[in-house]
Amino acid sequence: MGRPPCCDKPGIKKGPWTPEEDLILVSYIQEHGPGNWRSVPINTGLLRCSKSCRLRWTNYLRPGIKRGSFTPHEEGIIIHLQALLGNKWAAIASYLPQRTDNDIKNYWNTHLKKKLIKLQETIGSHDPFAIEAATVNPEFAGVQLQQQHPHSPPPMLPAQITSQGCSKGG
DNA sequence: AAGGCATTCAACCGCCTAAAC
DNA sequence: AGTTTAGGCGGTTGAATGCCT
Repeated sequence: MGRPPCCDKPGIKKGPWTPEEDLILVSYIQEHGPGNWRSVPINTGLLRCSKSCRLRWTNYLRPGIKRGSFTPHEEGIIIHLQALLGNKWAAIASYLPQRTDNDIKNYWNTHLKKKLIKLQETIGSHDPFAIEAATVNPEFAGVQLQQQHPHSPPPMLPAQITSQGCSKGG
């Protein structure tokens, strides 16, 4: 036998969370801390799967989450990291602590994808670093049209990015 | 003002990996 | 060492909302 069963009770509730459920979840986590998600629905009486609790906390209730539109700088970081790491949203989110992986993923799929396609057409390049530069600096697109760099700069490590511009100290 | 279409975002699903037994 | 499960992640979906005709 391995670990005890999880989340197998019938009547698991799905769909949007109510403010009451949020309150229960937040209160419980404030008291016990995040982790051991299996115990959350058991101890709180929430009719939610442990996964659902974790997701709700991680993506919405967790303190310090910044909501609202992304800044051009954040966009640039996301584009850069996406070029480096691919669709590793959790890894990308780790460089933007105020944003969740789900948020970044949604933003990428709804905004940046389209933006990139347009930029690729505008600057005539599929180079992700040129596109990133054009995103942060719209004027760069015009420069690209004139210069058409023979090769793009070497990829910047995420640590470099954070040290350069992500030091929004709270 | 109403209906239809497009967009956004919260949440679910399924898969993978690490951990517990 | 093998089996089983929890936790984590990325992809996808569907309801809500806004915009256009």
